[in-house]
Amino acid sequence: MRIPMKVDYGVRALVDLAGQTDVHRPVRTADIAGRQGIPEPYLDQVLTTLNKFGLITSRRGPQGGHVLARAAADITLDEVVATLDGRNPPLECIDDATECALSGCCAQRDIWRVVEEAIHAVLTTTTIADLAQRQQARTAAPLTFVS
Amino acid sequence: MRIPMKVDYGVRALVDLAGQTDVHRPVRTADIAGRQGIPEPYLDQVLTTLNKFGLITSRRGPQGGHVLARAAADITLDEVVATLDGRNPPLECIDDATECALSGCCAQRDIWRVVEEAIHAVLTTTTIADLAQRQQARTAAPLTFVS
DNA sequence: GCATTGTCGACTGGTTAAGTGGACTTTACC
DNA sequence: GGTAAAGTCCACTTAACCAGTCGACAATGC
Repeated sequence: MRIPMKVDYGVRALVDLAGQTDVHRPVRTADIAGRQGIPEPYLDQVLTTLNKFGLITSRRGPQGGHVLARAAADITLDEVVATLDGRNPPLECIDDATECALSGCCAQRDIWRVVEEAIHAVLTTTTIADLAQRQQARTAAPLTFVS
Repeated sequence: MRIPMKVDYGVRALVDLAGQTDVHRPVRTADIAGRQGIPEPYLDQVLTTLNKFGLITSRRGPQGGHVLARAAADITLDEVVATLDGRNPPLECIDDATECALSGCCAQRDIWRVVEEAIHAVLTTTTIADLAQRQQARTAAPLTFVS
């Protein structure tokens, strides 16, 4: 029931990009990694995947880096999860009925599906722009919520 | 974002026990494994854990087996997950703020927490008895939902 | 052409899902 | 009562997967 690191890192990177003052100036992997506390070589892989699936566009060479491919408000968390976690259902049998011989008469399947949909509901209604906005509010007026 | 096999198997086993006509007659590991399509030696481990944490009581020897330790309506899915999956948060930083240096000003944390709570809500309101009941309805009037 | 930066693939260590074998406990049967 | 069989319990091993590292390669700009 864990969120894969890939996903956390990916979201963090996208929020970082969305929070940039000039959204069109490419940001280097190393900068994001430094700011967000992510192991750089690993973030590398994550960003490559995000580029391949069209969430960001990357340019090599000096002055290269990564840029959001679309408006931050157009990128939902659900899409990021799907891209980085390969649209894995929480359990095989949920999408693929042939996976489990008992699917036809299995009550669990319903429950896990309900759980999945609860997650889905949160993820589809949250965009990178939402997170970036929260983030900005957070850094402007820091720590008002901690016990 | 996957549900560990342990958890799925554990829930399945508990529902199996709850569905027994005589709830006090011990059920053997092999029987549950056979009915539910679970690798027997692995189910063995899972049941041992469930016994150790008081969700079932097990008896060795001939006529031995496993029995629900409490009423099925008293066992929530959440408890089963906590027992078998060791109360892992979906991400370290959610329970343990020291885990992440940026916790103080990190917007993701909120979202993952919302996701976690959505899951939690489903799991705490569902009991083994609920599932067993669904299951029974399912087997009585089979497959009305498949395309 | 050379430095800079992203891309790609191989490698390592830890965790999870299983399988294997043996110890221990209870029951039934003689 | 003693003994064999039926069960659970427990420790080790194997295979696959995930997180993270490293080094070679390719493209871009000066």
